[in-house]
Amino acid sequence: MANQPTRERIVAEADQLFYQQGFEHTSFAQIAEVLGISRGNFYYHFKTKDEILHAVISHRLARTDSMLSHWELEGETPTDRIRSFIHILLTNQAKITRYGCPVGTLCTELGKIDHPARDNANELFTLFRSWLRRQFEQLGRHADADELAMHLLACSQGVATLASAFQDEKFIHNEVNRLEHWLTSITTTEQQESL
Amino acid sequence: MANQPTRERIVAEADQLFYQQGFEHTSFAQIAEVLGISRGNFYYHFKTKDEILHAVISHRLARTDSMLSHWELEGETPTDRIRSFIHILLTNQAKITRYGCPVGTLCTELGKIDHPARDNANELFTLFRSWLRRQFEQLGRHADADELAMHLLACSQGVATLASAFQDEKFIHNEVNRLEHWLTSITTTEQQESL
DNA sequence: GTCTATAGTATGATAGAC
DNA sequence: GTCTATCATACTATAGAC
Repeated sequence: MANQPTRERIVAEADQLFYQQGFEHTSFAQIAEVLGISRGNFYYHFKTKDEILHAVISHRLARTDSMLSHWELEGETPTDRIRSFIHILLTNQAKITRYGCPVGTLCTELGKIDHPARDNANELFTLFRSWLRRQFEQLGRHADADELAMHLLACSQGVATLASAFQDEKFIHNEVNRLEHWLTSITTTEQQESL
Repeated sequence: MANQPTRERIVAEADQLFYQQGFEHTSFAQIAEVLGISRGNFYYHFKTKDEILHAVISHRLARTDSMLSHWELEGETPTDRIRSFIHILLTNQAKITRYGCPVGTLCTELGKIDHPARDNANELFTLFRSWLRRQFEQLGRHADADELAMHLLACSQGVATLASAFQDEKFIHNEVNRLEHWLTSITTTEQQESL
């Protein structure tokens, strides 16, 4: 990262700190200190704090987009692909236990302070939502694909929130098992409506 | 509220503002302005901002405790009582859609800034968790009562987070229906394990 | 108990030298 | 592109008059 252009180093570091500490709690001074640059230099690359936030969100949107494309290529069936989504809870369990979900916590914070970038951040949710909806449609659940997508999103959000509050990684595993079982029951024709 | 002692008016107003805007984003000046008292007067009642936070959390703990006791008295069966919990999503749907869950958003914020009152706030979650666990035990689910309690807590958290992000009250209704159906499937002996 | 006045610090942001 | 000032503002918190 040391060889990257300063602008990208700022975005990368801000991305991390906004996740770990929240947007408002993270100051220019702190980002500058971590990167070893002066506060003044900062304003050459970004004129306001909101500009950095915007860059961070764009960065996350691009990363999420490519991750979803990757899952799309890798998973053979819609069920496999939805399972990829469920498994980020396991892949990122350590970070989630410490800091919660990067999408959910950012959207919640920006919503509370009524920040202009709120809608921008919500696009992250929409990206997952649309992708999941498409997978459920491919499973033949045309009528309730969006509802299923929202349900799965909500479950993973709740898991992240509680895992973080109780610092409990085992809870994540329990809930992932539940979700996988639920996914199987969705695929199977009988008892389709069991939650 | 105008006739209440100043200290209690401060706690009540801080409670609201911490919920609507977050703890860090809410300043003494703002609370004082809303109440029509001076900033100086403030420090007669509370020496630090953290003291107010502590008072607010205590206030919420007491209120939650009495709400749970009320549900305990009112609900005839454990299923009825668990349904009372699920229905706060409907009772508070307007506020939840605007500001999310008061418990979840506070715990998330305090966790991110590593605030000393974090554990204190988490007690709010524990209150619900223990109460729900007891209800599931009374349903005969001794082996997995705590797991069921955590699952239900997580679901409601996720619903609050997404309802707030997407400003979608209808989504709350969908998820409440799901949860009620799930609760019924828990009570019924067959298909107990369907999520 | 309530007020005014003020200290001290941190923040976001700017100006200008190099 | 990066730096060293510096500004203006907002905040938590204190001191002391009434």
